[in-house]
Amino acid sequence: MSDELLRALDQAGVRLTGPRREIAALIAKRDGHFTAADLIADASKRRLGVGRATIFRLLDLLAEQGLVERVDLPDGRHAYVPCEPSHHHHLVCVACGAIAEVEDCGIDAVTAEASRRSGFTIESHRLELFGRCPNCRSAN
Amino acid sequence: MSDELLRALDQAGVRLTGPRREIAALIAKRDGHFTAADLIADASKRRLGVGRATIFRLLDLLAEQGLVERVDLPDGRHAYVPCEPSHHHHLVCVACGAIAEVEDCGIDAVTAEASRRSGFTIESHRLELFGRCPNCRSAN
DNA sequence: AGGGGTAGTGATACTCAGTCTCACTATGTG
DNA sequence: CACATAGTGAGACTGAGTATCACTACCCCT
Repeated sequence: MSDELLRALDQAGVRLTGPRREIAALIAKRDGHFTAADLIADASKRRLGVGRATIFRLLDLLAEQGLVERVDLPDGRHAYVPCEPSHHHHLVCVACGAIAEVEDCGIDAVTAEASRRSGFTIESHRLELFGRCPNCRSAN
Repeated sequence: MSDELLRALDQAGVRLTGPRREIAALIAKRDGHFTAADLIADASKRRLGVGRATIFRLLDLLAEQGLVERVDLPDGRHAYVPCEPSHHHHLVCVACGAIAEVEDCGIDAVTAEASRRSGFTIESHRLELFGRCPNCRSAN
């Protein structure tokens, strides 16, 4: 499960070090979104000797490769989501934190319309959807 | 120009204090997005004796009333945008920081489609568009 | 108009995420 | 296997935002 991350890192031409393997394993073990603080807590709980800085550095690296994406939660906190490197958007379950990815589904029409109305040239966008996953919906 | 903000605060049932008037004036004077730090700098530059905490408190209050909205810039920083309380989205010029608002323009179809595919119930969403405003586009 | 309950305030200390620095370590290439 | 150098951990630092608390001034009530 963490193999994917490691393979991608290898291809990106960076070294496959011990700490990186361990952090990748921690990420793979989580499902849904997580914060940098979560990983730091995990790491210290297991007495892996990895430093805070290393975790932030790896997250940056993964984000650069598109293997992980930063999401801004509605409360303003920053979280990360492991994901495919293709363009897509995230659905975040506000109850349990589960994540689903949706491929581009008609957003281009929206950006084109916005561009037409405003005169802006649109270079990028960010769409985040918040709601309840099927489990949490039925549980409630 | 800051009258609007003040009127809305009055209606929200909070006191119209001196510091609030001054901060509202600072916000009205800015165009485009600004950060809390910008306001703090403005305030100290003019020797208004308003404290940092008061500025954050007012921004929270305005955000609650929908008079100002938090935007997450692509670089992860937080900014605020003065805006109408109705639902809409923002276009942010990455060159000069100008802001345009666009009313809902077909995004509902996108969320409906995402919901159908994922099984999530969608409660809210956030769409931010980044690009270049007409001025910056032609200047470049 | 004036008094008083209370929302609001400024100063300051604090927390917490994220960055920077630097001496040290370990990777993988040659 | 040696070595250049990417990567690392510790800890200092920064900057955004929050908490606390004694004090102030708004505005409601009469």
